[in-house]
Amino acid sequence: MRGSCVEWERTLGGKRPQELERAVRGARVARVGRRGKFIILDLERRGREAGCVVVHLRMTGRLSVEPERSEPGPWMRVALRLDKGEELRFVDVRKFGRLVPASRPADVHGELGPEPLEARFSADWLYEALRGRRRMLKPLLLDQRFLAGLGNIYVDEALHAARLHPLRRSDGISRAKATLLHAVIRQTLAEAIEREGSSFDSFYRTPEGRPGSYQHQFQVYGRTGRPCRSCGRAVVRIVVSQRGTHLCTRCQPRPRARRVRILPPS
DNA sequence: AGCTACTCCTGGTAGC
DNA sequence: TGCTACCAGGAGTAGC
Repeated sequence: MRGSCVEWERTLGGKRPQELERAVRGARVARVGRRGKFIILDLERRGREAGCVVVHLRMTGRLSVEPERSEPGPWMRVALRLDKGEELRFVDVRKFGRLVPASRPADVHGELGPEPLEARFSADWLYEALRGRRRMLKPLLLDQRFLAGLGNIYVDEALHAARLHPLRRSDGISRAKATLLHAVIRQTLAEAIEREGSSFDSFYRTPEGRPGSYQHQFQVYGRTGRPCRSCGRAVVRIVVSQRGTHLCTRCQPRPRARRVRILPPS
């Protein structure tokens, strides 16, 4: 790479433009990988490892390779100048995305849970991991340290498919339910990938600019007030740990309220 | 340990 | 029509 151009410094997640410049100038991208929601560009110089650039698109971020001379548009935050007059552009309307130079990916993303589509994520692992925590299912499944890669949409869809209420506590889940949840998480993600993601507004696009089509498969997400596709009852929206959460109260019955002993006045 | 509240941002939209 | 106020989202942080 020939260098970098930073239009919005906070995209660098605390690093300075000079650090990005030093990281990429004269380096080549040896491979492009992914861990959870992070995209990882491994860099090398003269055949030797030379750190990485870690990208998180958050909601509205996009990466694309464009001719350097083309119009970057108002939302370009960072560009990495490639050979042959091209550049890798990070475009992000809402400025939540990150593009960070680092020695190792973990310096940016920290500890992450298993990949849902890899073998380490097994039904047995999920059952034991759920039992080992005492958290509500929704925030637990959104926690990237627990499981890497699920976001708000796919947690709501997976919990509906597993007929589990988002407020259910993780340590009360039966082995059968954990096995079902494991299967539907994989199925939900695999199908969403197959359909190139969910595009419910103009921001979400593939790198080629096409919208995904998984939004047409939504069972509950964004369907507040509309009938559940399984049973017909109106989908409900609640807020759980600051996240909009969609569910069917018939298909996903509320957790049994724990019995509270009322103490007599002393 | 695990919860809530707050922050970062801006385009879209609901309500007037 | 044009204005304002609020909402959506992932993840980091602070406080309890």
